[in-house]
Amino acid sequence: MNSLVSPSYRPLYDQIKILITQSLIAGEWKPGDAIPSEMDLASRYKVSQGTVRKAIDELAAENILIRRQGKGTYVASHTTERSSTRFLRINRDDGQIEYPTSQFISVTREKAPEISANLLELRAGAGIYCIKRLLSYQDLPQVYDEIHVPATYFKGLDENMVKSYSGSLYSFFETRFGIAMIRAEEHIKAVSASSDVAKLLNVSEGYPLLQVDRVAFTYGDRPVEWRRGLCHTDQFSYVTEMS
Amino acid sequence: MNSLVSPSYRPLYDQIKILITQSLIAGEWKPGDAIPSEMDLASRYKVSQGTVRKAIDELAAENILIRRQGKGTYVASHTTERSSTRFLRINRDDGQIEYPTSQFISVTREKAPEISANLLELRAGAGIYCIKRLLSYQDLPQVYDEIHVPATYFKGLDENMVKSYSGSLYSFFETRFGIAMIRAEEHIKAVSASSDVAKLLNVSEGYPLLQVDRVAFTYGDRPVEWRRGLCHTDQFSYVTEMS
DNA sequence: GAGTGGTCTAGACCACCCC
DNA sequence: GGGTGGTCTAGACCACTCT
Repeated sequence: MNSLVSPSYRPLYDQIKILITQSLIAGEWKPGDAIPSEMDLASRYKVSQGTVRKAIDELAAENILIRRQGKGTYVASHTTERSSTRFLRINRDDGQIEYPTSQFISVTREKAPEISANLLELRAGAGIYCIKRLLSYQDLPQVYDEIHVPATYFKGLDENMVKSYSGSLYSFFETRFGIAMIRAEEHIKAVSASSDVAKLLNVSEGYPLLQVDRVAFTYGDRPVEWRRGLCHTDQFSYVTEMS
Repeated sequence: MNSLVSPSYRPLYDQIKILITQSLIAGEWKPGDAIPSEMDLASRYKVSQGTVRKAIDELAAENILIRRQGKGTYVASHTTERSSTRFLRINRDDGQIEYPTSQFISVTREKAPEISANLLELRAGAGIYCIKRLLSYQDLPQVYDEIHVPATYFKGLDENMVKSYSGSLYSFFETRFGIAMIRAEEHIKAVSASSDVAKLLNVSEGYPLLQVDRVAFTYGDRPVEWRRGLCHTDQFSYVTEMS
């Protein structure tokens, strides 16, 4: 996480973490793959198994790797059932678990507006793709999303690609562009529905909505997605835990 | 966390975790105290230092214990500078860091309404204390909180006690009632300001506010506080991270 | 210098998965 | 049965804090 600070002393397992992360960045092991066994990595890096173990433990705690006893250690993927909901914090109040369906409104190429350019660390006016979509639960639209990704990392993205893919957006990014989201920061506000969004979500203009701004990061803490979600929260809540 | 499931096999370090937690529940070590050294605990529990270490590692990851190299391991406390802001997720948009001041409106004894009784696992109509307060940043009120705690655990709580204490509410609970908050779950919605709250927050009636419902837990995952916060989020955001 | 937590190693054995 | 991760141990040494 703090690869910028350079402590006077860096433990071995931390260096191993960096080496593993570099292999992930380089695509040596892709999401869903098994990485080599602890023993293999130990001899590769010329350290003891315990040291590799500690490095993997930390990466597993960050949800970058997934350990499965008796099988091996895998690169986390949004393609799996368990992970597909990892970043979805909107839940029904009645406790029922339900997956939303998405309906894409448009996919366009744009110049990055200031807000997303800054957060994605792009120069002003850099090319982005803008995805607009609606998430519905039981055919009732509840979330309107506007998603910005740098054009350079998502060359060739278009409406047909997105629409023909079944699965979560992050699983799509992973499969088609090799970009795995591993972490995100969200800033949440309450806002009034604009007339456009009110129509899409079937509420009256000015209705209070949850505005969820997200920046998502891939390996090496590189920001690669900005999005703004507007959520109708009458029967849904944004759920989070802290300790 | 999952003390309810009983796996066929329970590792030693997990049993040590439970023993340590029991000492925390029993008050053998209080928030701010140093617990015995790893070596001492190892001989007390008749296990190796490495096993105690793993147990403490996990409790430290849950922010229940705090390790300080060269000094010892301490029980986490909301009384310290670092921890006082642990559960405060509202931040200024301009990035400036500022601590809110609180103004108490009332402290009353009530019968628990259904919503908090259920979440605090109390019988309907059980006694609670209800604290109403306003959080201000630079003298501008931004959050209105209504806080419910079971009367049985907070015997004798009254307005004067609360008002005369300087420090965060959780540090007050810790110091005066020996109850340490270690974890919380929040459910967030966007709502319209009622006329009462609108006056307190100096916004117009119907203005969109962030409604943050929280249940906080003490050792052993016992729920001991329910609160509802209503936040004016024009210049503030609720910030969270996920991975 | 003494005491604490932090790292690293090596080896034994256990639980789990799959062939 | 063989391979994987998971636990537990014992010991050496390092980094940090305080006296």
